[in-house]
Amino acid sequence: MLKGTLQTIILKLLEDNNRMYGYEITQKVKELTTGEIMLTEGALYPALHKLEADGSLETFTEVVDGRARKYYRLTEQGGDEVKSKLSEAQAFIDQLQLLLNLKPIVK
Amino acid sequence: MLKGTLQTIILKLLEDNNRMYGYEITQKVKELTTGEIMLTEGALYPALHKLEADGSLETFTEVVDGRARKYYRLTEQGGDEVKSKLSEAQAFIDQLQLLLNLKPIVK
DNA sequence: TCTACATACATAAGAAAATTATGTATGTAG
DNA sequence: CTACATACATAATTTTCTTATGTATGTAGA
Repeated sequence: MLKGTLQTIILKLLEDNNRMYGYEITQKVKELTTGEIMLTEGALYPALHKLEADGSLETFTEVVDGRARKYYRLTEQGGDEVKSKLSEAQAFIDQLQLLLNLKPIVK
Repeated sequence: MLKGTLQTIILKLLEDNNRMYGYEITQKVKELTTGEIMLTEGALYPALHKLEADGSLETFTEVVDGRARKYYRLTEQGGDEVKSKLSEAQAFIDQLQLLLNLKPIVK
């Protein structure tokens, strides 16, 4: 029901960190959630590609220690996108909390 | 990413309300979330059928004002299922909040 | 040296879940 | 008699995620 959660997480991390590469994102999420949320590559990379195709992210490649890293950075449009996705996610989470914490209805 | 949210909402409502029928569930969710979450029939009915097939819900039909209502009620297994789904959802929401509320990292 | 594991990217096949579009049928209000 | 609300249901499509692969390099240990 909460669509685009992965995209929202990616955008938020890039808002806070300026530039990150895919593998780094998986490790950061794993670290921040103490292993409770593990991003799979099969979900992450297509999501990154889509965000780039949509114009929210831009990329540049650097070779570090002989391995290529594809860095992602927010575009200006991406900056707007984060704000809108974050408030959307918050609104949904708030409503969900409301529904799931319901007290029994006493008749 | 949060799979089974709709099922969790349904199960929680039935835990609080003992018995409900499909249309009633859509109206209750709409009312509680002031229209922010609207369940579509195409999602709701298949979800109810699946929960029944899984043994979490049982049904009985009543005719009210000439219209048939198919009521759903939690089974004992469904009662266990609610608890487990609720704590799973809460854990996920907590981690998501953590990720989405991150402060910028000052370097 | 060879093996295992971590780093780093990517795609394809399939499953799961939702949206959108229909369809049936009855009651009520104008 | 028309429109809208009530009440259920399914089919087609789309979206999103999981699982399974595949390539390639660096590092640590046996």
